[in-house]
Amino acid sequence: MNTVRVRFAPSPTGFLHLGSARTALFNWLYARHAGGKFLLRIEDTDKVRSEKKFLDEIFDDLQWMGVNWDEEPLYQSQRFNVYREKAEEVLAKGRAYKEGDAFIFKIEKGRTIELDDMIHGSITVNTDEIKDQVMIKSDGSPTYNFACVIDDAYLEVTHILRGDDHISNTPKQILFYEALGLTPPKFGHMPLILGPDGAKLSKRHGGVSVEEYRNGGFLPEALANYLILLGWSPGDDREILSMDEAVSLFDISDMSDVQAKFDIQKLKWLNGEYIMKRKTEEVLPLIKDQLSKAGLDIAGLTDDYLSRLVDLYKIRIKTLREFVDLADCFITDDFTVDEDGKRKHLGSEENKANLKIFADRLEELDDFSHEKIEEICRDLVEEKNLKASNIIHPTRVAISGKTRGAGLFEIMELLGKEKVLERMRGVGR
RNA sequence: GCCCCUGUCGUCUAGCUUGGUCUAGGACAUCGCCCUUUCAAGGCGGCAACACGGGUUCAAAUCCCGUCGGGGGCGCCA
Repeated sequence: MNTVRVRFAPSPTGFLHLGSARTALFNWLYARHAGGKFLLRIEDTDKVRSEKKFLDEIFDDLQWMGVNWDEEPLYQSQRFNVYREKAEEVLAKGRAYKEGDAFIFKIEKGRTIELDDMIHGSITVNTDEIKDQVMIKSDGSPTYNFACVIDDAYLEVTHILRGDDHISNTPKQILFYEALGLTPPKFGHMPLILGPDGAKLSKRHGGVSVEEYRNGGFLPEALANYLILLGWSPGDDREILSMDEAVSLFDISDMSDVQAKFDIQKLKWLNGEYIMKRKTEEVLPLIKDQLSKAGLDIAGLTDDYLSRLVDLYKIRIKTLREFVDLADCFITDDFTVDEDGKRKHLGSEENKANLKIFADRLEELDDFSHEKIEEICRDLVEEKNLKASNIIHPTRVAISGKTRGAGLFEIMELLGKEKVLERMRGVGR
């Protein structure tokens, strides 16, 4: 009977913003928790600014995050005649007037509109604060508030969860419901996400679209988890939650009524946790994607080789993109080099000499396994009365260009004898 | 300017509804130690908050008022 029906109503005039993604996520959680329906409505009344490519990407991003919808999306651009009919209806009731071709709704002064917000509790507004509202513009298109009410009623939406920036729209919409003889749904206004500096989250804070995070090597479950955590918590100390867990634990009364700042550090931490947990074979295609995006040629490399590489590095990266910076030495000879590290570990003749001796000994080695390599290294250290780090650091920089990364002997084994010796010997030249 | 929402560690938050169990808990970040060939991971520990001022009360982070601060809105944008 009283099935919960919620909707997400994007406007295809730009990429999916993180804030919108969060709105979608919470609506979706609300619907799924209640066993209700999650609907999509496309607010494409602005025919000039709406673009197909934005719409396609919004659909794609939602699905990527695991947000699926139940019925065919409703397109406002196809319902102009309905809006007009309704406007005529309001006009006939004497609740509106015309100004040129525009239909304008009369706001009755001196009334107090009270709404019982699911997140904020009671909010009251005096209608003296509200100006008469355009329903249909001179060009025949409906205004946002008018179309919104008609469509939410048409879709039988029971709960509207949207951003705080809509609070001032709500009393206007309630008046429209009233004039149309409709019962308003329940409203819940959730606080907006702010940038780290407390201002509205915008481009200058880095990424603001889901797309940017996708491309930047974030996992959908990490982004969704983070966004859900921004403004909601299950009440206990759990932070890493699967979508399924979030669905079962979600309760709108646990939602915060305070604006929250976006913290990329915590997102990265979560992302790292999820990358670590993912199976190697799941991460592999994503890594391949990142490598080719970075312009690295992986055509000559086997999946087995790349899998072993992923195994070595997936526990130490926060984003998939970081993999490229850390492991390029396995893909190309033209890898990036940490110049400071190089100076530090390969600056002295002594270290270069040690490196050469190590290389000579490795030359003899047929079984180029990390165990054997380490054995040779340890023996050498003992024999020459050196510290292991005197050999290890110079070698690491010589063959990988980095001062950090996976265990040296494992790096050497995977890279193979030929490459290792070539790079070790290349240092002196 | 007017209206609305809002104020617990640097950040996200638990606690606030039903005042005492809060010398305020967790997480990220940060710092230190352990582990260790580096970086991560892991373990241990440190730093760090109830915006301020008045009430109410035996007792307030929790209730009330004010101040200040932050955000949003005031479009024939959505």
